[in-house]
Amino acid sequence: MSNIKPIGRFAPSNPGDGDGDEVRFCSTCAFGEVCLPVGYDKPALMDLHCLVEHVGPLHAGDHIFRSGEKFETIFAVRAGTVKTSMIDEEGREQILGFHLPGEMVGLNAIHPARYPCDAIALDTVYLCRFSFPALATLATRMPEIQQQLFRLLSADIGKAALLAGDHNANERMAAFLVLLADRFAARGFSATRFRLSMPRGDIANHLRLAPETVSRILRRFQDQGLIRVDERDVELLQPGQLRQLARCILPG
Amino acid sequence: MSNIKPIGRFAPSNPGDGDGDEVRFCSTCAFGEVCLPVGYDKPALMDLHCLVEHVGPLHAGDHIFRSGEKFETIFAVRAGTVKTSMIDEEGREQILGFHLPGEMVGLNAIHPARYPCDAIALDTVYLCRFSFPALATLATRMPEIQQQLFRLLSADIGKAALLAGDHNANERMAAFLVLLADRFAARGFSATRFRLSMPRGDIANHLRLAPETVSRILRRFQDQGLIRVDERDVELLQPGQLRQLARCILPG
DNA sequence: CGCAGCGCTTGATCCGCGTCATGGATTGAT
DNA sequence: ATCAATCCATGACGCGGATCAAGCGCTGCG
Repeated sequence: MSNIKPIGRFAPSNPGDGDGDEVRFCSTCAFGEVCLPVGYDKPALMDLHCLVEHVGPLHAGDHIFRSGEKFETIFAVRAGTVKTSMIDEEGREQILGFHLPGEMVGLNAIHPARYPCDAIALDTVYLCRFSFPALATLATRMPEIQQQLFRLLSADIGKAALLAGDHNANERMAAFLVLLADRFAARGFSATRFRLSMPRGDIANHLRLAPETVSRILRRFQDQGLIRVDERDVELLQPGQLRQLARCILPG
Repeated sequence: MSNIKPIGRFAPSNPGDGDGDEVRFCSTCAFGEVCLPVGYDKPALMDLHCLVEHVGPLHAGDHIFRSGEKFETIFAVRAGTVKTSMIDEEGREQILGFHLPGEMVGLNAIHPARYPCDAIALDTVYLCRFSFPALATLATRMPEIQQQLFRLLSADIGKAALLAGDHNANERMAAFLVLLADRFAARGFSATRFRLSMPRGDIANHLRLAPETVSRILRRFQDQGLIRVDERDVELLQPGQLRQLARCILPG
């Protein structure tokens, strides 16, 4: 159903207007600390802002990129949620992760030089689009950007390893909720009340569970007073307990 | 059992002797294409060789680094096998991966700025040791190095995702053997006959299986004529069949 | 020599979670 | 209004692989 229509574009960002709405968006971005003029000389920042292109709005089901396409750009999510997933030889989907505002998409494509997965909007999505060659070139002149890229890449290795471990359904589900809460919190959203932008089936897939199991565990968590679930709205009532459940998975 | 003795050191590499045994080692390394003088100006290469320190021999059980230690260096395996593993809150080991000659260790530590895992020699190991800050600085002057680091980091994201998927024991075991074979082949070793440098329990742990299951599956593969197993020596008799079994997991 | 300890294998049993089946609630198309 | 499609929930059942248990071969040590 999802179509191949060319992705919509905002007006390309004008380097001159970088201090208006930009700041509000960028302050939550993974690149915020290098994009925003915090103790950094203005002209260099212009270079970065110049190579950013705003993309959106995309709608649920739209593809940001597709598996196999030539890699040229990485994206930062400005609003909405993006899922990345691979389709294996058997045609089964394998969801690699969900990307919230402020998080990057496409870093796993640098090596193969082709996108190894699909990136799909789960709701209305706005993105910043970076030409990776241009960014890499800029990074040689701006060590902060190089460092930030190294950190982002390295962090993604850790994230990928988190849910790869040998843990049971309860632990994985708890870890998923807690990690989600932490990521929302890091971007300035509520850490205890949020809305799941993905269907149960996608959560299940990502956690290597059956959708039925996700339903049952959410029910059990609710019965135990750990959370409150209403459709896709979740409230963490006992974040500490949840964290305790997930402690084997969560980073240090 | 494994001790905290300071790691042994080779004589620091002398920039002047970089064309003797060095070439043989380096030609199999992940950094080989940038370390070796292939179409690259000599003086710049000297810079890279200067910041490399040779480490070894380490012996089975020796730690290269430990979880929680401050991150400063990444390592390339020159000989032997290194495993990286985390110990969770419950004290259970979680093996992230095995690193063969020519592969890098420590890239997942850039972000937290501390090593998130232990790195342990499985047999007699020789390493090249790179100061990461120095390497990053050099990378700003040598775009090839920056690119190579980006590629290595990005590739590790993909590797971490490979075995994270939802696959059964047969598929994971087959994928493990095939990936191992490919990695040996990429370094110039035989792709069909090799020796497992890790115990069954470590393979099992890495694949989220019980050691008993690993034994049984290897047995079954042998009964089916796919492989021949003798202790830790493995011969792939039907690499195509194995690859077929693992096709859901393997990249591209 | 005898014994302990470890790695590995193999068989028997058990359980977590997948699968299957059913039904309700929504949504959107006709 | 009707129907199809999607998403979610919940119960019944079965299977893959963990766990338990036992035994073998090897190594190191008293």
